[in-house]
Amino acid sequence: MSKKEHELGEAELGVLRVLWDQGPLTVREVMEVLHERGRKVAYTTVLTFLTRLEQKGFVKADKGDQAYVYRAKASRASVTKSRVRALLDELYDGAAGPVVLHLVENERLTPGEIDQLRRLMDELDKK
Amino acid sequence: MSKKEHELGEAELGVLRVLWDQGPLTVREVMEVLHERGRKVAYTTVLTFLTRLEQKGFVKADKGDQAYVYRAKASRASVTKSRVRALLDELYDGAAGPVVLHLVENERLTPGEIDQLRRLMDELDKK
DNA sequence: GCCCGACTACTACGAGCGTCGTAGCAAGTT
DNA sequence: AACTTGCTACGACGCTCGTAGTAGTCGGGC
Repeated sequence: MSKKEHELGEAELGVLRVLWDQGPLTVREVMEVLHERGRKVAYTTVLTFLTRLEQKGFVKADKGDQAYVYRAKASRASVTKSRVRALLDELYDGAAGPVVLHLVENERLTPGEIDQLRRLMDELDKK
Repeated sequence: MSKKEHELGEAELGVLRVLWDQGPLTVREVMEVLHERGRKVAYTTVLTFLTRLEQKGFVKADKGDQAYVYRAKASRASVTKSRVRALLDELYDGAAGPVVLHLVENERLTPGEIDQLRRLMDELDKK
């Protein structure tokens, strides 16, 4: 009955992000990046995450020279999409308006982003 | 040592929403609303959620005539705020731009919302 | 041929969450 | 007083997540 669709834990996401940012890496390399980012996890923990991410279909592992090389399969955009959708459903039955307004009102946007936003809205008007 | 700030599970949120929408209710009433919404949970499950929500400080319980009456303490806006923030941090290190753009691009906004958005952006320009 | 240093596979464990069952209590019905 | 009907308190269970240890394997160096 109800369920899950959690799909991706927070720490798992952190690992996936490393692959998005730095491209295909080995377990050890991913661990090093995480350490640089202040996340001190054990080698085997990273391995576990990557393994789980592979089972869930978010990354792909290819046999490299010595170790497996992991590469992101799901894009940041697709994950964003499902995460945002989940949030809208959870809080507003799917309506996007309130969240957009909240964002523009409470979170800083750069002038460039504001520009882009305006352009997007002009396009929306055309339809 | 990681953290949590999860604070609120998905089903718990579903219960909190009932209180936001329908005002103060008893356990039984909350359960009935949930049933109407297609969520078939047992009475004791609802009780558990309400109890946990109270411990976490999201609702308040007052002794009513026969049963306790639960009332939301945290507002929808405040929960939205922390949820949105968590999402931004998880995916974009806190940057709001990408998500706003994604929303406007991929999720339908009503004309009224677009209008409001434009007005908001004009205000932003003033600063 | 044997040991060392990586790498992977398997197992584990505690906390949080979704879900209930059961037991105990208070008050109204016969 | 015994039953019935709600209500609340507690405990429990299976699952996911975050985190990691251990054991087993493979390619080099001596």
